[in-house]
Amino acid sequence: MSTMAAVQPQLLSQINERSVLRVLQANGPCSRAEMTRCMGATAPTVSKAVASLLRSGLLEEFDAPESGRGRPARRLRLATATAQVLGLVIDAGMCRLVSAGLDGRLHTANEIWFRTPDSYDELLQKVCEYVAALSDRNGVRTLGLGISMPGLIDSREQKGLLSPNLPITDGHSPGLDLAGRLGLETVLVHECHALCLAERHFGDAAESENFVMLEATVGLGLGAFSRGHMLSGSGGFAGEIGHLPVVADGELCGCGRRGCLETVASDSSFERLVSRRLGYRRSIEDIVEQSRAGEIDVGAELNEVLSHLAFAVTTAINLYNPERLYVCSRLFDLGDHVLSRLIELTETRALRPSFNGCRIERARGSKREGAISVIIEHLTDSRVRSGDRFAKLA
Amino acid sequence: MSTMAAVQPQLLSQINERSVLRVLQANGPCSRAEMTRCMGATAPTVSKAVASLLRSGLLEEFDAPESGRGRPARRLRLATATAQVLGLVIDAGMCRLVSAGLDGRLHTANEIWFRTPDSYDELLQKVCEYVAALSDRNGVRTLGLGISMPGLIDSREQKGLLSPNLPITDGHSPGLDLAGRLGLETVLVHECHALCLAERHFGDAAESENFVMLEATVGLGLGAFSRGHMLSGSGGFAGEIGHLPVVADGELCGCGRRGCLETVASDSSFERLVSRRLGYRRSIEDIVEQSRAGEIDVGAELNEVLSHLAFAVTTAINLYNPERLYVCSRLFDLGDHVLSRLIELTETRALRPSFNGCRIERARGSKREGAISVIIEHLTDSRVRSGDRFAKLA
DNA sequence: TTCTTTTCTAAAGACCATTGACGAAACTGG
DNA sequence: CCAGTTTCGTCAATGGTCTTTAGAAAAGAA
Repeated sequence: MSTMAAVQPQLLSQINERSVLRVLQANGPCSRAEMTRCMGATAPTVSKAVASLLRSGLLEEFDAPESGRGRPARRLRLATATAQVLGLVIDAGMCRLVSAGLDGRLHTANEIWFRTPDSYDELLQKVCEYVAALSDRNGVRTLGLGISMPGLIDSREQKGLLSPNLPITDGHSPGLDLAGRLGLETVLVHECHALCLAERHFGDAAESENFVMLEATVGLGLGAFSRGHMLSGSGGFAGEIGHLPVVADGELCGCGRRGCLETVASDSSFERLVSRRLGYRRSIEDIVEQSRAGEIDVGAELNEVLSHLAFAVTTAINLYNPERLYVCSRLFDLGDHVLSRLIELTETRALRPSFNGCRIERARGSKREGAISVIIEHLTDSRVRSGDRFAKLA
Repeated sequence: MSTMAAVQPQLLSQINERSVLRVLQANGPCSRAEMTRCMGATAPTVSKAVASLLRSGLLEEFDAPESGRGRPARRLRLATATAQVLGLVIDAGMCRLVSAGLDGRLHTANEIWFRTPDSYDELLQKVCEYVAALSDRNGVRTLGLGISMPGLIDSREQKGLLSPNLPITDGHSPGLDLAGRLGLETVLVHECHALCLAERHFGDAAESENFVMLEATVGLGLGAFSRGHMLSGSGGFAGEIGHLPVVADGELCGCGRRGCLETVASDSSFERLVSRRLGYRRSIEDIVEQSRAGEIDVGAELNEVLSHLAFAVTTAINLYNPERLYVCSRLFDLGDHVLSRLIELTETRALRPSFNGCRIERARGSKREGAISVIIEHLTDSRVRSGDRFAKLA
């Protein structure tokens, strides 16, 4: 018999604490009284929840001389002076580690870049070293570490499965390993899911409960947010749109198959197409620069990639029916017409009501912000132990 | 300022009541003591929750002479002798109305079939008439009505938007209209979503929290269940896989575009292909019969449809990463090899880890069961007012 | 100075779940 | 046949949570 978490009265306190955090995340700093009006709960309830959060260090009080009429409010905010979280972005080539306040604001001055080591052990060691460096600020507690990683990630075991561009993590669980070594709450997610959460925290997706992030950079992946949760699927592989087979006998993909969507609808594919025509290898940055300077014309290649990308967007819109869809790609650096062209192409493909209900925009978040968002989201939500689980078979 | 539902102590009672219902749905009838063991809550808590549910008529006690050792348990079950729900399936051609106990078991003897009327008003009238007939059993309360309908459905306004085969409902809200006329709790859902829920209630998907139903009959649609909820998207159009554009200049689709996936990967498309070759129109039933009798060979057409269907299955697996995927199609009536062939074709297309984590099976549920499941699900979940909503912007 | 307004805390009442104890009903065994 | 045992369900008491109501603190306005 699978036991069910017994519903205990303290569940209410937990929910209230989470509500306080959510309000602060959504609206920024405020006083207890504003919180009361905003949350619907009564003042004493808010005070208790706030007190508990202050004790655990997630909140802090600060003085903001405000010219009100009556007794001045003591304002509250997500801990920034007394606590921090860390975000780690593992990528092919470079890794980045950054700290941030619990409000998600990055301490960009503290950002550490380092070359991705050649072995997994070395990676762990480097990260531990840098984490120690960033954690060593007196009076500041480090509460957790969020990790963004490319490739396939088994979210249940927090394990990297397959990452053509970053093979050193295959079969390893950097989340668990680092949690063990560092003694920190650690969460590992796919970089698309991280980007998606970044958009929620930092972009204006905050209001939208239903949105999708489509990342078309090196590969092509997707993160979907629905009803207040990331859609992960049973193993954490949800959103792997990049490996839909769309071109018969197409290019070889990192997954071992041919003709995957990401071989024709990504920045890499654009790079490859242009490089092939020009006869030598160029980076997307170079291409953008030369194109903007009018030195080369990449219209044909752009059209080809955009048309496949529009299929990806269409798939996302038809299958997830989001309110907003963010696209992350360097192609937009080519000019504003790229996004409008993509929207035009999508309009002719997508199901009309779904298309009409969806705003397509360029993504604003970064992976660093995503990694930070992930751990903040985790810390916030883990305050509610088991709001929504139920018994299974006896 | 958008107000938030204040968290009140009675939320706990509501959660416990829902838990009781869930346990009964998952495990079948049991006594209070078994429930106590199964739920994790204590005996008095269970007793109170059960008492409340008995009062509201969702549960009933029954005597089952059981040879235990001590005091015999009074066993509980979801009300079947004292309450019922109704399920309405609106379809092109025929409609069906059936009653069922709250355990979901259909009263097949009471099933009513009727020709789909030619006007919306007539439809409403007929349904009211038949509902009255089915509700007129003394001692039995009718608690709700679930409706399954094809086409595009705006779940927020419970409105039918576009249904090529059933235009009379376009722009109308049969859910709201019938709720008003009948005074019943009413829920309207897309037939795919209904089928998906049917699989959860009646099939062995009960254990799986993450599964997808792919319906490839007249059209091609999909319902996804994730984390205990149907995935609906912002407008309720999630899962419209059938209108992905896959064939350039293909057949005209009901949505007005050409080359939609459902024009090549559905029972209808198979019918059309075979009919076209044979030179006259045949129904899928006829084709199946003649093929099984060895009178015609439909291997070529089957291969073509299956290959497109495999793309649909691949899309579902890659994007939703379900534990199970159910396919609903008449093609399987052609023989057992059809499913295995579909699985083979999918294996060469889908992302390997996602494919390995997913069992592909033939759907067992029916739309009637789906309509019933929908209303039961609604009645169960509506016992918890607002477990998981939080404040937005002030 | 005195009143008003606003903020935050404290005390009292209502609700819920848990613990522990008790009666009820059936079977076991002398 | 009757006491003992086992299991089931309910009752009363306790602790925790939220809400309502009342009160103290702080600053501006008259």
